[in-house]
Amino acid sequence: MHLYDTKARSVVPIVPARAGFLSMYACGPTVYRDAHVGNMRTFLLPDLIRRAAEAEGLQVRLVQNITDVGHMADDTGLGDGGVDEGQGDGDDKVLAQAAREGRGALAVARAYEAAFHRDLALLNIYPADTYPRASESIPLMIELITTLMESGHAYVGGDGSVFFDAQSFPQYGELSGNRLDQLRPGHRFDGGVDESKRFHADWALWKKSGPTRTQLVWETPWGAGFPGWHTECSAMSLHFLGDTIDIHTGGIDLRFPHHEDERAQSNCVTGTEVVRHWVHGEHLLFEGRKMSKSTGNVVLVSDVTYRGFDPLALRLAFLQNRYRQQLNLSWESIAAADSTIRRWRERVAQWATGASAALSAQHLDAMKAAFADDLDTPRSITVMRDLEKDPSVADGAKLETFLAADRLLGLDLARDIGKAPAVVELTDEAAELLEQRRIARAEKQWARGDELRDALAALGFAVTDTADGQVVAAT
RNA sequence: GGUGGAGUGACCGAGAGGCGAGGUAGCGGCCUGCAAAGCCGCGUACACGGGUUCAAAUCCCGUCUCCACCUCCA
Repeated sequence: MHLYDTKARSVVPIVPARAGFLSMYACGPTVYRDAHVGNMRTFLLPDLIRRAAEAEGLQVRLVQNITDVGHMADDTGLGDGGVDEGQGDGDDKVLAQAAREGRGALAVARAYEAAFHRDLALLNIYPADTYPRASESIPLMIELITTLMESGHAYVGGDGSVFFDAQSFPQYGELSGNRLDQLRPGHRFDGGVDESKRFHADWALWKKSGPTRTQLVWETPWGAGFPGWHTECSAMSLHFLGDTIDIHTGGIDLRFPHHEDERAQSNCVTGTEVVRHWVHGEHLLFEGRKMSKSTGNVVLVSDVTYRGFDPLALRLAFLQNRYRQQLNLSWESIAAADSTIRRWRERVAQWATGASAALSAQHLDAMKAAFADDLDTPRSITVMRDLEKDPSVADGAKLETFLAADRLLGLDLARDIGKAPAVVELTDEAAELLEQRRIARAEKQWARGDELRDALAALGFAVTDTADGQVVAAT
């Protein structure tokens, strides 16, 4: 398998450190709201890598964190609850949402975490092996920070928070291409370099909390406080996967500063290059624009199902684009994917009724090769479309090939096999209209039949005519 | 100012010197009483200006535009 390695800036072969095993850490959600379809695209990335790796016989161990504390809406280190400010609790995303919802922070976090797992399941994304929560990994973080303090990579700043000394890690910037001397100090807030830091690019490993913060606070050797966002990923990834991690995934926006900082922390703690390959997924646009609350185009998985689309249509729409290219999603492209996936399931079910045959190794090999080639999923879809139409391949062979390919694609293509036509619960009124229509059609009273079809449609029943008579579906 | 990416037909998108990807929508046809579904067919596209070449969407030079990151973001 080959993947695009962000630090190497090229497609590189993926050779696990331990033969036969692939260890992977995926940056997970901050559980303060429902995940939108853009998040889902990012969460699909480790799933695709896992499937490609398993197709090559590797055993995969995936850890994905749940951020339920420490992810600040304002991560500058300003206004985050310095001891004398008496405010700042609202800056933590989870706490801010808890305040809006009027309930406890952990209750909010657990609710959105559960929603996250539901959304993953809807997209056929395999669960990770472990989902460590930041709030339950505080001792790991304290240990990590202690080590960094002892080795001189961290210091207590003017406000009592603990900062990482960016300049103590000479390789800082290799991942993102941002060099320390090119970073704009106080970029977001005019002149807003936090004076409690020694250097503007230093970041908080641990933040001292103010007196008003009553939730998500822990005692430490440096006083009461809460972890910085980057701290958790280093602590949890090192704890659960060890000093060598084959692949670390995340959205492209995390490349800097989150992953740059995480790399600095982890490498300074271990003295080695912990993550062997960083893999980042591009963002998607929705109808040409970045998804954002202000644009009003944030789309959730539930919005997709609400419109009657199969959530796996979303997965197919993602697969039709390369993971590291911006994808312009639209209702039209979701609809297109939805019709393809439905047709494929119908075909698969139909092929399953015929004579069996060995799968087409040629097509399956092409599929696997596409996945192994830096997750060239668009090409893999093309292979499937070609196979679908290839008159030289027997239906039974198409069936077997589609089923085998679906282990990579995850589109639930076997869903309709052997499925009886959906039984629709007719109301008495609808049953009566249907019977009248049957009689009208038998008597070739077409106008009357069309009227009845319209009447049934108004009741929510779609009637189509087949050689075997009327077929009803609920709409 | 630094960094990374992209411009292909109505829309989404592969491809990467000659041989019109594919899908969706649309249109025409077959089928159907009419629809629906399905099938067959149609659409001559590669940001712009130069250049190289027998041949450029693809290579070279230049220009323009868009998107993302540079301490909120998946």
